[in-house]
Amino acid sequence: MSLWSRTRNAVHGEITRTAMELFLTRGFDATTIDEIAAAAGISRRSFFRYFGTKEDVVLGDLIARGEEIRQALEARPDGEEPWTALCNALHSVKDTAYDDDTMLAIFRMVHGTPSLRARSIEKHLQWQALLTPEVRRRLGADPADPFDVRADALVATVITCLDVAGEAWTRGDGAVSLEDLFDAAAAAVRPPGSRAVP
Amino acid sequence: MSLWSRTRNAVHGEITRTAMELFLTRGFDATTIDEIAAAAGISRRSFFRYFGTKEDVVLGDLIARGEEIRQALEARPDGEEPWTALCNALHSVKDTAYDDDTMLAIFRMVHGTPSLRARSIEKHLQWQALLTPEVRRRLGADPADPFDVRADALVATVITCLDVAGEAWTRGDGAVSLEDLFDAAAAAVRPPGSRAVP
DNA sequence: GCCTTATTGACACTGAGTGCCACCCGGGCA
DNA sequence: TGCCCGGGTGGCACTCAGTGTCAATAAGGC
Repeated sequence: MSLWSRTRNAVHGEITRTAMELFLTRGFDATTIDEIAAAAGISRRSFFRYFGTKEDVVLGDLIARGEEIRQALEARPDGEEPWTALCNALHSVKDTAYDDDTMLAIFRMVHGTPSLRARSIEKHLQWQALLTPEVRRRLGADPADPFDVRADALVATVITCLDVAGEAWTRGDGAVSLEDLFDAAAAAVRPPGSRAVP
Repeated sequence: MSLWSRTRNAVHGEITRTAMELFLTRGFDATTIDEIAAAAGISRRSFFRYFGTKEDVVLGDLIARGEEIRQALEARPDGEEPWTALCNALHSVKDTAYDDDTMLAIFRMVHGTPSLRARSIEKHLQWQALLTPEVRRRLGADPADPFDVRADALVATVITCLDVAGEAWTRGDGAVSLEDLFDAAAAAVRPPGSRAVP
């Protein structure tokens, strides 16, 4: 890793820390980019050289997380059913950057701020695009057939279950683990013992 | 209906027509609110008295559509399985305001414009909040239990299937009907013959 | 020490959205 | 007829996100 990218990462991290602290105390909408820039000791213009939007400070690493999930999915054995493989892939990825309480606060902020919520869902749509090809392959579907929606439906549903679990997690103050809630959501959609389309 | 609400509806419709024509020819982002206001013969300020955001011109009636779906769901027989009832409720609601070609263009615009896409998903989240209570009732779930995610998962998944179908519909230029694509997506998630959790 | 290159900060600008206030128009009232 | 009153309207100014431009500057190679 070059000096250039090291300093860039350092600045990136510094902005993230500073901004997240402001967000969690004052609220997301009540924090302007000028305030973040001032607190981080950079210019407003430089902020936008590190983050495309204000939302990206909070949701920036969701893209990277999507890539991790893709790799986890491809690592699942070929014999596994697509649905099971997807669930397992999602299980294998955890967020380690924050402790549980901070995580809860962030989730609440994301769910309570429309612009953040929307961006978060956009990122999830990007996950779908990332995961669908592998599921198509496992289903033996024609990669180019626009009318074979099976893979898209499976991927979108699994991610939706994760969303539902996340919302229930915040509603319940984190008393039940995100993993358990996800499993419950997945089980409700596709009852265990149900069989795939031949 | 009073004179007041009639004139208000007329202005509302006039703005919608004018704006949609601009959107579909120039593109959504390339059309400013000043241009819409000028073309509709009102002031920029008045535009915001009829629509909260630019996106609402395109997606405004999605809230009403959600209410229709809720009523359709409540009209389904009590004995019907929640999943089936949801699918049937969604089937019973159609958009009649535009012809198929215009509908396709609008879909494409929504899917191709990030801000529109995000808002559209937000509206779908509102649908979820609208439909979940009835599904909870049908499942015999405690309305206040934050950890019973079954209803949320079912509702969110059905709407996700509609989203997937919509995207496939635009990708395939509308060659296969939205209804059929929705059925295919729903079938992929919950294979026919699968049984609900007891 | 000089030249090249990339990062930065400053400034200006667009465009969405909001608050404020004066204006106008129609209805009610004396 | 003249006055008042209330709601819709337009105009203005403002905030804030996001983008383009350009000069200054600092770092690295020669």
